[in-house]
Amino acid sequence: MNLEEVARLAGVSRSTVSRVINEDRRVSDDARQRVLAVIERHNFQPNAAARSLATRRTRILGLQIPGAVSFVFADPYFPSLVQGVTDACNDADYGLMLMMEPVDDQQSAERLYQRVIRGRHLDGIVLSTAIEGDRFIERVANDDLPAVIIGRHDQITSIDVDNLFASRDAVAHLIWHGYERIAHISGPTDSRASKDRFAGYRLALEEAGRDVELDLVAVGDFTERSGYLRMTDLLYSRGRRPDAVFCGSDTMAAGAIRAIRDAGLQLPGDIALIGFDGLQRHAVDFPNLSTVVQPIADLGKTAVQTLIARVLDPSQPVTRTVLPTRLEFKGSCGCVGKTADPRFANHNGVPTGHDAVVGTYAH
Amino acid sequence: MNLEEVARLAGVSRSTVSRVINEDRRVSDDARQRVLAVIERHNFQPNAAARSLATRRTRILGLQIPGAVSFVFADPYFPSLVQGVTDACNDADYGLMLMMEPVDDQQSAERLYQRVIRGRHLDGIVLSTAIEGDRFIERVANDDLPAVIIGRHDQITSIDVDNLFASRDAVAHLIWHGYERIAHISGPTDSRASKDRFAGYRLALEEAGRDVELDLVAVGDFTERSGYLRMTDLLYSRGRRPDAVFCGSDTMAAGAIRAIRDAGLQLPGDIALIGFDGLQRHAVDFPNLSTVVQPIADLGKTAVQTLIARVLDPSQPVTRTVLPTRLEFKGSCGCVGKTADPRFANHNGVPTGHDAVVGTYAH
DNA sequence: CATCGCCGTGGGAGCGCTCTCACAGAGGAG
DNA sequence: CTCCTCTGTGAGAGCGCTCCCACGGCGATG
Repeated sequence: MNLEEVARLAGVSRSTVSRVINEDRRVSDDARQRVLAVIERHNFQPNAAARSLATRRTRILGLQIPGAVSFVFADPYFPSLVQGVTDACNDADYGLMLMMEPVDDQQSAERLYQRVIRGRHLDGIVLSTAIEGDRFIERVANDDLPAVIIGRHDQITSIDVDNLFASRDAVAHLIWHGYERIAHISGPTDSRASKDRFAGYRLALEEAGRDVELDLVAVGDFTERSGYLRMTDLLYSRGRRPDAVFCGSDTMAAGAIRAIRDAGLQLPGDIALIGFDGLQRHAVDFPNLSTVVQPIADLGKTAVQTLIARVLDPSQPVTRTVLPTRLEFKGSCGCVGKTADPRFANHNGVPTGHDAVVGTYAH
Repeated sequence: MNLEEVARLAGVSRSTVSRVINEDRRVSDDARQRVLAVIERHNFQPNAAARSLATRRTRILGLQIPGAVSFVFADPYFPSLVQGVTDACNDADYGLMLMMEPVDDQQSAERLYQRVIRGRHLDGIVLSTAIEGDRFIERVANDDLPAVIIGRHDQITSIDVDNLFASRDAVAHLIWHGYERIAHISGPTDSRASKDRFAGYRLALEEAGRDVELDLVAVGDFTERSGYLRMTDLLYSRGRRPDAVFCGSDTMAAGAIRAIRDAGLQLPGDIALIGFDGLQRHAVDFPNLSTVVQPIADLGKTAVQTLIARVLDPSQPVTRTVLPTRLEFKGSCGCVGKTADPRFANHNGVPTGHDAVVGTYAH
C-alpha cells in the first residue's frame, strides 16, 4: 500500500493524497474526505524512508549518552533526563535514537558515529554530557549536525542550570546557619558541572571571608558508594570533623548520610548536609534531605524543543539557556521545613535577586 | 556527495561503487582501490534513507519500554537491559530507537505506534515487558513486524529465564536450611515474571509437603519502598513473624533488609532472605545479599541477536529461549559464602539436574 | 466581454540508493 | 575457429515520497 494506490482508490492523484497527509489546505473538502476514508480503511501510513529521502529530514533525533553504565545509570539522573527527552520527542512526533557509545572500543564507536551521524540518520542530536574534551562532542561540534548540549559548552547551543550560583547559594545558606567547617564532596573533576559546583562552594566561602581548606574537600564520582567512602574519609581520616557538607549530587549525599549514620552521628545535629539534584528516588529513602533541585526532566524537554527549532531553522545562532534551580529545605541543612534565611525570603527556595541569570542568551 | 559523484571521481559507474560499499567481491582490485580512495578522501557515507527505500530495511531496531518511569527506572533492572541491548546493536551495526510509551495519553501512544511501527521505521522490535494484556504488545504480536519479547509469551519469540524453577530452587534452599515460616514479597500481579516466581515459591513449599499461607505472602511493586513497607507488614501486622523471606526482586529485597534492620533484627540470624536479579548496584550496599542471579544484560543481548536473525529470515518459527540463572550464596540465606546444600553440589549455585531446561525451543 | 488572479488538481522530476539485466572481453572446450 | 562460460562493468528501472510547475475552471475586475 502506497500513495499511488490510495490515490487510485480515492479517485484522485498522488499529489492530492500527499497534500491531505501533509495537511496542505489547498484540497477540496470532497477530495479530502474521500482520501481520509481510504487511508482510514486501509490503515495507511506513509513510508518513512521514502519521506526522508524526499524531504531530507528523518524526524529522528539522537540522544548521546556516555558509554559506561556504571557511571550512567548508577545515578537516577539519566533516567529522569531520558524521560524528559522521550516525552518531548513524543509530543513533537519525533523518534529518538539512543547512542550509547561503546566503551573501550574506539573502532566500534567510530562505526556507530559514521553510520548514524554521517549516514544522515538523524535530524539532530542531544548531547547529555559536558565532559571536557569528550571526543564525540567535539566531533559533533565540528560536523554540521544540529546539536544541543545539556551542560555548559562554548560552541554548542546549551541548556543548563547555573551550577555555580546554585551551589554558592546552597553553601551560603549553610554559612547563614552558622556552620564553621563546611566540607564539599564533588563529582568527577572532568565534569563541567562538578567544577562549577565546586566553584560555587568556593565563591560562597570567599564571600564570607573564608578560604577553601583542602582538608574539607573530597572528590567522588557521583556514585552512592563514593559518597559513603568520601564521607567516611572526611569523618575519620582528615583533620577536625566538618559540621556541614555540601554534596555534588543527591546520590553521593545518600551515601554520605549512610556514612554519617554508621558513624553514630545525628543529621543535622552533628553534621548538616545539602545535596544537589532533587531526585525523587532519594526523597523516598531520605525524606529530610535538603537539596538544590534542578529540573532534570525539563532540561531534557527544553533541549529537545530547542533542538527541533534548530533543525527547522539551522541558521539560528548558538544560544545558552539557563533553567532555574530551587533550594529545598527539608531538614538536613538545619532548617525544619522552611527557612528564615533572608536570602530566600521572597520565594520558597528561590534566592532573591538571581532571576536575571535564568533565561536564554545569544552566545 | 553521493554515489554518483564518488563514481565520477573514481572513474567508474555508480553500480561499481555500490558493489564496493556492499562488499560484493565481483569488483576488480584496481577499481576497488580507486573507489575506496575516493570514499576515504571525502569521508563518504551512503545516505541511510535512500538505502532503506531501496532495500526495504532500515537497520534500526526498536526497544519498547513501558511508560511509567517511576516503575521503570526505579529498578536498575532496566538500565542493565538497555546496556545489553545497545551493546548488541552496536556490535551488529544496528541503530536503536527507544519507544517509551507515553503514560496516560492514549492518543499520543497511538501516534507513536502509527508513525514508527506502521511507517516502517524499524526492522524489528524488542519488547521489554511481559505485562499481561499489554495493548502495545498484543498489537505488535498481530502486526507483521519481527519482534522478540523478554519474558514469557505464547505468540512471540521470547527470551527468558526460568522464573518458576529458579524460584523453586531458591525457596527449596531456604527449606533445606530449616526455616519454617518462609514469606514471599512478590512483584506486581500483572507481571508474568511475578506470577512465575510466586508459582515457584508455592511449588517448593508443596514439594516439601507444606501449603502457602496467606499470612506470609505480600504483594509489592518492585520498588525499594514497597519492599520496605511489605516487610514491615510481615513483621508487625500479620500472624507470627516469618523466619525467612524470598523477595521477587533485589530492589525490594533492599527495602526489606532496611525494614529488618530498622526492626532491630539480625540477618540472617532472625530472618533469612533471598532476592532475585543479582543487580550490581545492590551488591555494593548489601554485600551479603543471597540472590538468584539472572543474566539481565545477556537477556537484552540475546534478544537483539535473535531478533536480527528473524529480521534476516522472517520465516523462522516462534521460539522460546531460556537463559540460565544461578543462586548466589552470600550469607543472607544462612550460608556463609558457600553452601552444603546437596542440590547445588555440582556447580556453584547452579542446581543439579536442571540444565535441560535451559536452551532454545520451538514453540 | 476579455483579462486577470486564484484555487484545486495532476504530471513529472528527483531524492540516493540497490538490483536486475545486458554486454564486452578473456579464456577454455569442442 | 566457433561456441560457451565466466568475470567485471554499466545502464536503467524502481523504491515511495515531496515539490515544482502547468493547466483548466471559476468569480472578480475593468
